[in-house]
Amino acid sequence: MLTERQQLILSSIIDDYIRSAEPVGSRSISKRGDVSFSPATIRNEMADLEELGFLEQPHTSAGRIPSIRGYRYYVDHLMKREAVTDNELNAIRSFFTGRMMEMEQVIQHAAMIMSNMTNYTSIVLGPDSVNQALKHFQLVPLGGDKAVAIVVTNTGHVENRTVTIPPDLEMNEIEQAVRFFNDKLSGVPLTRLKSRLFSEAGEEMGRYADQCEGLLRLLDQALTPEHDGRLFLSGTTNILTQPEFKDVDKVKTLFSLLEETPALLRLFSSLPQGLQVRIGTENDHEAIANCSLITATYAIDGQPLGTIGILGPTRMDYGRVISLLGVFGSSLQLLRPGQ
Amino acid sequence: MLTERQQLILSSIIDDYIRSAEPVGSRSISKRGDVSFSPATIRNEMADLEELGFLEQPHTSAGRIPSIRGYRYYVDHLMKREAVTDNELNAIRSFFTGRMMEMEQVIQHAAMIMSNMTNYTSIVLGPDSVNQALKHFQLVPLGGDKAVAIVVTNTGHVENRTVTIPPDLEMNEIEQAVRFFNDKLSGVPLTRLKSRLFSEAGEEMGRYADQCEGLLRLLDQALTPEHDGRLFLSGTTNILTQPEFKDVDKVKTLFSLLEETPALLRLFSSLPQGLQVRIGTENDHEAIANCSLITATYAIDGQPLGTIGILGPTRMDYGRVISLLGVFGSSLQLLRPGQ
DNA sequence: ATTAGCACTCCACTCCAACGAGTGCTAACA
DNA sequence: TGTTAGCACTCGTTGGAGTGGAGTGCTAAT
Repeated sequence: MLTERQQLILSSIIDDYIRSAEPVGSRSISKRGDVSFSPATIRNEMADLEELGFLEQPHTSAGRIPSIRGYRYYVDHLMKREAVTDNELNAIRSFFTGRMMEMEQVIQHAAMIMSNMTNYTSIVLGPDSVNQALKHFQLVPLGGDKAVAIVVTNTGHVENRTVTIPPDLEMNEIEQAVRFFNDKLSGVPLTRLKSRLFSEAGEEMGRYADQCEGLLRLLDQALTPEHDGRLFLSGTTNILTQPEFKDVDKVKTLFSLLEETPALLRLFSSLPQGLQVRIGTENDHEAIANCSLITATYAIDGQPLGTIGILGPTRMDYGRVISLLGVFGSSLQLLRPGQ
Repeated sequence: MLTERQQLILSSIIDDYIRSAEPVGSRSISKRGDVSFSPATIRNEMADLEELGFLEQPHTSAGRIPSIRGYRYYVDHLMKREAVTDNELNAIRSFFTGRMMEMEQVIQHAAMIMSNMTNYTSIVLGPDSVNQALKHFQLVPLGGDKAVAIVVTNTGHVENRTVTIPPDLEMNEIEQAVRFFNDKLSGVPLTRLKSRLFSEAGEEMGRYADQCEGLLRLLDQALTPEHDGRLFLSGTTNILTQPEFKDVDKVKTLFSLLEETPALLRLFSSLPQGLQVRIGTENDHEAIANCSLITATYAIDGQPLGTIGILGPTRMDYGRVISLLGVFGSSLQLLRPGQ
């Protein structure tokens, strides 16, 4: 579709623009070592590329900047993955060779490394409950009618919440139920837990039907996931160094989005496995219409666990970020909690 | 020290400045209903107030703005606490009359309400471990040499972390130790836990000295607090609406601070009980030299538990924020988890 | 097909004058 | 003696004119 020369010129323009954040003119391209044509020739090609929708002109007599479509073509066909230096590689790996850490901490660290290395904002989505199974369940009475319900998963993740104990329940009934619960439901995926609970309970405890109701309500309450503490942000201030955010209003709309957990979760939902690049308006959220989001899912022991995303301006260094995310994904696989 | 008239004028200037964020001139003060002097007279007083250090002039021929000292005097002597409307009161209270929530959520909600109502940024510090006691301790094996250690406190707070089990320990030894641990140390304040552990253990288990070592190391590991997930921010974007932050660089230094948990914790450490107003450079951190931080400690059942802080520009609405924090503190006392 | 040359466009920057808000001072006044 | 009117002065802000420069599109020459 594009001639070799057009590809070369497009790629040069985008590379330049990523570095400088300023419209790229024909002269500066021609001065590069890898393009040996005169500015005039390049101008002709640039006009063609603009007609094809790969470039844009902020105004007559300015240079060209890439359009969304231009970035897309660049990412799909032209971009060179930037080599990751040994230093960076070691920095990433060192976090995983150290002592075992709590899952949430690993994730938080992951977010931090990535934002530091890229100078963009990183957003990490923790383990999805879909892929976790029950390891252990427990109720710790607090006194009064309150208790803490604790759910430990096979990945070492711990969920806890405070529940109210129905007044008509005896302590030993509860203990018995918890024991039963652990016996029968250990190893069941979290998502199936509730339905399995009701079916098993109906079978086994049918005879005490009326007493069970309060108990079931209690367990139901304990298993309803309360919060999604699965989202970690890091390096949000990095984005402020980008020239496209020298205007406070733009910062505000972006940060409002970052503060709104549900909106972020929606952004991350329905992402495919593996690496995904969403450029500008390809993200269906107005606030990041001039941002790009690069996401990668990560896995432990082949089980998909979460998603890590790097958010930067559309003019972000795709090659570098994609390479780093690649290393990162493979490093996380080294980690095997609970084994 | 200040004459009645000087107080009236100072207070008018500060009120005006808080509203407008612009230097206040003599004419605009004189036009207010409550000051019945001519601009000239007011100018004289303003000159005096400037000499005394309560006002500043950005440049000749601009109006006056309050100095740190001026704000301090205002807060200590002049400010009127703004009445909290019934609507606001209800909004605050409604959060506590609802169903019992997990502690962390209550705190997060608290932060959100306060930032919404004030349009400033709120920072909430969760329960301090100093004032919590052990309710229940448990180890849940994950398979391999890993286990999750769970500590439940009397306030319903749950701490958990992944630990490595020393290879020379038998399962039943551990179970026994945990039982012993719960028997002897339940009710002991978290801060004393470690020393009590070692003294009790030395006494009781002296005879198995060598086996105990691995076990003690395990418990020690489990009790070392790993993360401080006690800090919640809300409404960080609110500060962007303030005209003093129209410059991105200022936003950046402030947000860098907000992103750095340890620095924030330092800011909050060594705060006295009750309400505290820190104006501008009274906070010993450069990044908030032109911000004010109003903090209040809150308590449950008379036990001091945490701190809530409102961060805004020095030109913040002290009267309103202080009133709201007052209501807030007393509302939280209604809450009684674990009773 | 490529390139040199040239006229043209448009932004960014600087300079400057006009403006206005506010001050300090002085003299008049109650 | 305290208060106020008047006035000259200061200084930041605003808007318009002028200028330089980067970059383009077109044309004609190679």
